[in-house]
Formats: sequence, structure tokens, C-alpha cells
Amino acid sequence: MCLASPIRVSVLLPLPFEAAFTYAAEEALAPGTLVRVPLGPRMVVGAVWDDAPDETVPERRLKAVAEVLDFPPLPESLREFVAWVAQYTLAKRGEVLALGVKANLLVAAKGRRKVFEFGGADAGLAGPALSEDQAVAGAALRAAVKAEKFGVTLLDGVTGSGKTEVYLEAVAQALAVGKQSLVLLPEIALSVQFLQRFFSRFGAMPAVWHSELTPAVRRATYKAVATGAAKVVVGARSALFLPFPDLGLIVVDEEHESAFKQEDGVTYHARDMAVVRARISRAPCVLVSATPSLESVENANSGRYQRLDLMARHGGAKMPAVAALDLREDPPERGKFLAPALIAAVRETLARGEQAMLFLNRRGYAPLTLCRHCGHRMACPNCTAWLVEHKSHKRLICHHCGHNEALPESCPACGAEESFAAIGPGVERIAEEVALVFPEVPALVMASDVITGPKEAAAAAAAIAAREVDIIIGTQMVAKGWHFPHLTLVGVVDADLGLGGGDLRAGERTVQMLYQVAGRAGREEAPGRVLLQTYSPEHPVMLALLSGDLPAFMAQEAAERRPGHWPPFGRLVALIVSALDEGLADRTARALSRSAPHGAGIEILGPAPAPFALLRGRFRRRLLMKTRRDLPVQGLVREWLARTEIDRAARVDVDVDPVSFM
DNA sequence: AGCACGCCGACT
DNA sequence: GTCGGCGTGCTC
Repeated sequence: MCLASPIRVSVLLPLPFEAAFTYAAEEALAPGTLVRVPLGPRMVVGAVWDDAPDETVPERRLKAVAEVLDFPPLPESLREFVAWVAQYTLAKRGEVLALGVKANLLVAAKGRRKVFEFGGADAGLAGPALSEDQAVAGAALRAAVKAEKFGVTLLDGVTGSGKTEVYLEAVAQALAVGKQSLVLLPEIALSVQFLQRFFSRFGAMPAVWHSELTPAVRRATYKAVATGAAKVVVGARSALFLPFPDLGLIVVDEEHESAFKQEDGVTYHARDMAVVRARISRAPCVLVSATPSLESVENANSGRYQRLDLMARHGGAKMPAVAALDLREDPPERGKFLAPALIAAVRETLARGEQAMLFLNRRGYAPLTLCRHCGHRMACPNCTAWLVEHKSHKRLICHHCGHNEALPESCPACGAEESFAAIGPGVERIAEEVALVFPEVPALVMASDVITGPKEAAAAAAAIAAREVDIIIGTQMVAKGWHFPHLTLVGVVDADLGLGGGDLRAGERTVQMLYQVAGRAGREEAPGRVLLQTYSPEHPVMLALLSGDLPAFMAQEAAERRPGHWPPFGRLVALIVSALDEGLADRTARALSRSAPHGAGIEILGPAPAPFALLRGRFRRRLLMKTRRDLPVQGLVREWLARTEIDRAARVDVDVDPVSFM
């Protein structure tokens, strides 16, 4: 008769718990081992964790591990990364574990597919002809991979300079030494063109990771990464949490993109966490952009990051010529949005047999619908936002919560009939104007409600390449990495959009986005031309785009942010208080304000109504803590929340290093 | 995150 | 008289 007490193991569950739970096991289990365990009435998959088991849980309450999964244990580097991200973002460790594990393992992985495995070391590792600049940068990245140690390189090259080919050299090197590579892209579901280039470089497809994968593909990919069979993973930010046993390289392409910032649940910035993951894995990290973030620029300037520059476009193509169209001097026709000079430029471009793009970062037909009779504005019932008319769906849609309704017959406020006026343009309205001005020219709208996935993106790219459309009308979606060989003219319909609102990064973001859009023009022999419609051609953002001197603009941004300790020269943490009851949201925000930390180098801003004071039916207030760079913000916030009494019906979301002020 | 338990409105 | 709304509390 064996009376010895059972072996206790710590298991971290992919649920919002900070602590690991303690279970009984028949034998000791190595950290990282995936196990199925009972939790209340259900079974969940968790990972044996490094914590010492909790000896205070009484033996009679201890449940037994139900099953040890036949799966490679989560590597130590991933476990360390999960803990690091949790402490940094103030999330629970289990929540962070869930980012990688949750949907992938609830059914034990049994799938076996071979699509991700490279045939062998001969798979296209030789590579294409590179320009001298590219070859130099490529050699530097190969050397970094060969060194098998941590370091960050900022690869900064103008649009069209062939940055992708350069970092694929680093991937080739990792393949040559048998290590895994991770390439993060901001919107993987739309990156068909990247995958085509990858295939033509290596003669094989990488494993792809994003949220739209089917469960079967997801599980198979997860397992292929865990066993090391998947040598190259191209993924969205959540790919950081895959169980790479032998990571030799991380690349973050378009590192300036705010799409890398996860805004709900665990709020983390994939670019920053990629650097951490690389450090823990003792691997090099490459940040890639034509318009690097001020954060990365400063890290390169201070010597923390190595810097590689590609100054010229590949194949001798020239950078496009940028000009401003002053809308005060050359306004569009009444009720229209394209200035005569822009229309003329489109006409000339088409006459030469080339293609034109009109850029407006606003979906739908019109951003505001109002009653001409009483002035009533159609607003979302759940959010502080106007409803956006979408003619394609024949609905008024809220872009924040998805609420939508038919355009009413009469004004809900005064009852007037046929009194609605559409105020301002969205891409649909520009498409309507284009159809009037150029009735013979096929045009295509590229926006997230039309191009919803890889299939639509591939179809759009193919139609443009085949000259089935000659005018492209797009939102920010068209700024990302596309290569349209016949496109020579880019017209920015409203270059000032995005500069209002007093956001810390409004200028930086606008320069980045417009420079990227401009970079779609003239990527082959025919020279490109860019026209910016603006009411303020003297604005520093416009001057930077006109001169093409982005480094000077970033230096000016740095000079403005440094004295006030704004990021990256100081740190921000946002606390968003939300509640169904407005009074409770206010009281909670005031309570937090009273108990806020104070001291040298700490400043509390707010509370103020969050920019969307009502979002998805919850009232929101925001506090910002701004500190000197060297202060331990996580500890300050943890203590702050611990000493504040917060009603259960109120929620406080913490966002360390917020990028959006929405 | 689920899932159960637990107190207040419209129905077979 | 019940079925069911989702508020609140717990899970080794």
C-alpha cells in the first residue's frame, strides 16, 4: 500500500490567471510539457510551468493531470518570453500563454502536412542578382545570422530599394545553418505579393501564420513549428508566441506600422516584443522600413541598433517627384473633391498608357450625414462617432462597433423628408467622381470592406497587373508594400487628413503613410509623380514630403519631443477606465487620480473623457502617466492599482507604451 | 475565459 | 405558477 503523497506539478493555463495551478501527477513532468487537466466541469490544455508547485493547496482538493500530450514541450525561451511579456504589459501570464496556445491545442494536434518543409539545403539558397548596395547590406545580415547572437539591425531603405531581397538573404543564411526564421508582416492576410516573391526566391512556400487560418491548418502549422520542421514562418504579430525550438532570426517588415500594436486584450507592440524574443533566443533581429519609427531611429542614433541604409531604388528607377496642390488656389468644383490640376494629371498619365492611384484614407461614401433642415447628425448609439454612409452596402455604419442601419426615409429629429446631405468624401465618393470624369476608364476601390482577405487581394493585384483597371482608389491598404509596375501617378486627395486632433504621433504617422503611398509610383522605368492636395502646403509634414528629406523631419520631431520627455525620450502608460454607468466611470477615474503616484519624473495627465468617450456601449475615461525613461513604470502602476478601491462593475485597462490615443 | 449559481419579467 | 435574462464568483 503506497501512502506517499502524489507528485505535484505547476500548470499554467491559457486563461486570465497570473498563477499556475497545482495538479497531481504520476511522475515528474518537465517544464513546458503540454497536459490536459480538469478545471471545474471542463478539460483544458495547459503547460507545465517552472514555478515551484503550491504545497498549500490541500491534497483533497488536488486534481490529477488527465493526459500528457504527445507534443514537444514548449521551449524554455518561449516560457521566459511569456513571463517577460506579462510583466511588461501588466497582463496575466495565462493570458499571454493563451496568445500562442489557446485555439491551437484544444484538440490535440494530430495533423501531419508537409507544405512547410523545405526539401533540402539546395532549395534556391543561391539567390538573385543584387545591386552593390543590396549585396553589402545582405552580407552584413548574413554575418549577423552566422554569429548566432542577439543584436538589432535597422534596415532603412527608400521605397523600391529592394529591402525584401536583402532580408531574404538573412533568411537564406538561417536556412543554411539549419535555424528557424520568423518574418513578421503587419497584415499578413493581404501580403500575397510578398509570398510570391518568397516563392520565386526559394522555390518553396513558408509556413504562414495569422488569425484567419482554419483550425486544421493552424494546428498543423503549430506542430510543424514546434518540431522544427517549419524552417520559415511568415506571420502576423501573434506568430511571436509560436514554440520555435531553434530560432535563428526575426525580421519585422514595415516596423513603423501601428498594426503591430495589439490594442485589446494583452496590449503589446509586436516590434518591441520581437526584439525581446530575439534577445531571449540569442538571435539577431532585423527591423525593416522605408520610414522607420522615431523609436527605432533614436535607437540607431544612440548605437543600440546597427544601421544599414539603401539609398537608391533598385534597377535604376528614380524616386517620384512630389508636388503640392494648394486647394485654396485651385479648388475642386463645388461638391467635388478632385482639383482640376489633379484631374489633368490623371488624364495625361492615362494618355501615356500608365496607371494612376488616388489615395484617401477614409472608407465608405461620406463620413458624416446631416439633415439640411434641422442640422441633425446621424451618430452611433453605442459610440462617440458619426455613422459613415456606405453606398455599396446601402447602410450607415459605425466604424468602431459595427452598428449599422439603413439610411432613414426622413430625419429622425425633425421628420423632414429627403433632407439628408452627405458631408465630405470617402473612397466610394471619389470612385463616383472618377466615374463621372473618366467614364471610359475602369477603376477599382481597394479598401478593407472590399478587399477582405488574400483571395480578394490577389484578384485585385492580378487585375491591376493585367491592365483590367487603370485607376486605383484606395485607403491606407494601398500604402503597404505593393508593386504595380505601370503605376506612375499617385494623387493624395486629402493630405491634411490625420494631422488634426493633437495626437503625439500625428505628424510622424502622416509622413510615414504618405511617403509609403507616394512610393507606389514609378517603381520601374517610367518616372513617378505624386500630387498632394492640401490646404497647408507650408506644414512641416508637406515640406518633408516635398523635399523627400525624412531624416530632417524626424530630427525635428525628436527635438520637439525631447524636452517634455515624450516618447521615445520618456515613457507613457495609459489607463482606460470604462463602465456601463457614466457616473461610475467618472468616480473611478477620479479615485485613480487621487491615488496616482507622484514624485520626480512622474506626471499624471487627466482624467479626461477618452477620445471615444462612449465605445461599444461603455463610458470611458483616460488617465496618462508620463515618466522619465529610466523609471520602473510597471511597478508604479501595479502599486497604484493595488492601493485604489475599484468597483467591480468598472474596468481599468492598462496600455503600456500606447501608440494610439483613441 | 467558461460555466454555474442566483434572483426578477413574459409565457407554454 | 415556470423559462430565462445576464450579474457575480470560482476554477488547482
